[in-house]
Amino acid sequence: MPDVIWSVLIDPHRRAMLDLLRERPRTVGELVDALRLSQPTTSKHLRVLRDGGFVQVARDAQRRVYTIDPAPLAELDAWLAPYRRLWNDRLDALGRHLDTTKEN
Amino acid sequence: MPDVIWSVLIDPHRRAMLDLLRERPRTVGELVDALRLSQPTTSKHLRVLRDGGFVQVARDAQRRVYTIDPAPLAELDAWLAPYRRLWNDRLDALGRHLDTTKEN
DNA sequence: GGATTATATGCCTTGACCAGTATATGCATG
DNA sequence: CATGCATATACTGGTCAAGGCATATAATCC
Repeated sequence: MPDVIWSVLIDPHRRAMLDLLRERPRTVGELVDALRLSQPTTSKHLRVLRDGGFVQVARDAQRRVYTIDPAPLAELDAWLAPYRRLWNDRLDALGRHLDTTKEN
Repeated sequence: MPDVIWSVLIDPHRRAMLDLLRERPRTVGELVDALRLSQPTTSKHLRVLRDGGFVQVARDAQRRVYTIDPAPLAELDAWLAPYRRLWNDRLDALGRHLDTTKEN
């Protein structure tokens, strides 16, 4: 699990960007408007997302259109996988308990 | 999605602690040995994990036994959920493609 | 109860990150 | 080709977190 995945995701603005890009690709200007950040700050966050492999860029004249790339998030999902049984076990036990008590 | 979840998980030592505590509960001393960290540093990381709700403590004489609490990780899993379809769609498409080509 | 073991906290320094301002780059259009 | 629009980078100041060392707290044992 590379540290860079976490260092990218720790920033709330970058997570907000991913939330927006999950819906559809957007230009830098759209993101600036949506996030109420300055344009340079937005561009810097996009740089971090790019370097981390979370987004890809396409040119459209002067505009740059950013698209989400889910690969690093899939890695995060894989990291989380072995923990998942910890709460699934609990829920299973709860479910069994409820099923059992319902029979009475 | 509270920021504290991310700020806890960004540190590699804390993630290593969670990996260890996923197997079984451990004392502070065991974690110090396993992580090759100083005892104060280890205690400080455990404080952060405690405050974030990632672990729980039980007293055993002078020892403190730490146990993992998966609740915040379940929250992380929930945050990840809407993104999951991004790579599932890709895999589904790949799967359909393979199924189709196999028929020829 | 004094020494020892196990753990927690305080203080300090260092390094990283974020946001703002200014500036640079690059495309487009009259 | 000069001007304007869209985006990227450089530089800077302020904030915060991590680790080291010293010390405090608390339980045990002789």
